[in-house]
Amino acid sequence: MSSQKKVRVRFAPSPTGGLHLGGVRTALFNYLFAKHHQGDFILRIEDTDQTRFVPGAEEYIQECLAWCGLIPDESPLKPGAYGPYRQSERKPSYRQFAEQLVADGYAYYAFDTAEELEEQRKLQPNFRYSHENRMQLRNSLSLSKEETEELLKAGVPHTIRIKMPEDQVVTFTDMIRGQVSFETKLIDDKVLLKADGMPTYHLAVVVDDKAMEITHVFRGEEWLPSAPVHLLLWEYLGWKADMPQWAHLPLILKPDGNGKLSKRDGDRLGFPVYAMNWTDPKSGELTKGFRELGFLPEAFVNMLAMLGWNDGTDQELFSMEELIDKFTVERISKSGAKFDFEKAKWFNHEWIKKTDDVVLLPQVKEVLAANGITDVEDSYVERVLAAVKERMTYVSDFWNQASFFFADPVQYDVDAVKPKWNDNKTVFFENIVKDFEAQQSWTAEVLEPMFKGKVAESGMKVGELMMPFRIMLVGGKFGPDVFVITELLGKEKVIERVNKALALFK
RNA sequence: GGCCCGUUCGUCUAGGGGUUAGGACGCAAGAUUUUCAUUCUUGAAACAGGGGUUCGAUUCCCCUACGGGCUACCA
Repeated sequence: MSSQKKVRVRFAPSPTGGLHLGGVRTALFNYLFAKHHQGDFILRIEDTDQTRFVPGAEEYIQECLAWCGLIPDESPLKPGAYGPYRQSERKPSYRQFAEQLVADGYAYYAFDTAEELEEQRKLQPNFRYSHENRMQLRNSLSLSKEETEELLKAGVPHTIRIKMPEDQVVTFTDMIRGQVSFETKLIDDKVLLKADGMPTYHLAVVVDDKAMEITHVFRGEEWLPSAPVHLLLWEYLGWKADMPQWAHLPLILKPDGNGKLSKRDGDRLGFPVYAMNWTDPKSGELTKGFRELGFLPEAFVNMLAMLGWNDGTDQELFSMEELIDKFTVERISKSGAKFDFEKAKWFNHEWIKKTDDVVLLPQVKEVLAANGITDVEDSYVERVLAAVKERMTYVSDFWNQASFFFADPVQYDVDAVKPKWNDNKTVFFENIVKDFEAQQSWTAEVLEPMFKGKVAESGMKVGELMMPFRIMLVGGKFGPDVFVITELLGKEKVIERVNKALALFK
């Protein structure tokens, strides 16, 4: 046990656009596992396919991770001893290993052009480049040694493909699924090195995971079918002893119907799929994110963690520290989970209630600023927040729940008051203004009995006057307790609003 | 089509050879709040089907069905 390696785990996103729920969750599970074992969490950028690389996406990914609190120990921004952390910058080493595989008889040069293969696929719908037909295709196995060298020397574009064995069974233990087996005869000869010299994912993961001394790999279930290729590569490269342990995470599915959750589903069903807003630099198209909608990162992370993991108890609210503390692979579920936006909203609501007003303050002030309110005291905002926070689902709800604390109502629900209005009410409110003016202490505890006492004196019922009073202060039938509002607004504002509204009602 | 993975309330899930199959979201009803929301209480709601194994399967095994993933010089 003393020879046990330090846990090193990586998240390897491809910078081809925004970071969706599945991506963040993969990062999260990697992070939780690493931190649970006091190991390293590494961010490696998987830009193997330069044609799909989107400018800005890498920076975006790092910002998303930072927002979620998933801080990498090593990354392009924070290099460690195993860099570089961008696949494109590691290009030279891939060819070397691919060539080594050819020399050792585990791979071969393939000179077939993309067009030729396209043609084959048209001819045979189930065409696979495999042991069944590789001798009929143009590669270093079917061609003579001399022919091959000739082509190579002439600089003819070529790929390097793995030579899958004809009759082997590859078996490995997935940390989540247990033993999984594949027959190599059913797997095609995957391209390892592309004609442009860049590796495919298959070669790149293996080479980089080895170079970066990765001990455990958490990735989406969509990678399970290619796991045997990776396993064979670890073996063929002579690194079998260093191979990481595998864990294939269940997928996050569409809430309706079936299939993997995609960016389109968010647009269609009206919820974000990305962690943060993402604007495609080519099309200028904006895809909304959870952050901008008003989600707390703690809620977002908590929600994602519960999609496919639980600690075996009824607890559902976890902080990052608790997640790290309690996370175990054994408790990751095997089946895919449909994403439920209603539950996501509930998590956010709970986290808003849970979070200290002081912590929420900066975000709340941002919401106010976005609505043109900048000149307010922190202490006042805090007191208002305390009054309305349990009514908020998103941080941005602060405005529609509390705008009347910062700006006079622009509209009054006159219809709710006018039909039942009479002179007695006018007199009551004219008098209450005077009483307010004379009022010394201004707290809800004092104001409520005072107001109700006056109502009793007038001979009317409390119910007749509460609603008009509320509408005078906030403009409509909503908001927290009337006397809490009265207290927070302050004497002057209350008198001003009552007078103003009275003119409208009588 | 082939291969691989999966299947407990509508959804996320707990459980596990004998249970009133538990919780949460959502839904419904009631209470509180002289508004709305919150909160509280209650309720409806599930072991895909068929074969085994067993005294006894929802739980273990097999088959089927269904769902999903992969089957690119994408990741």
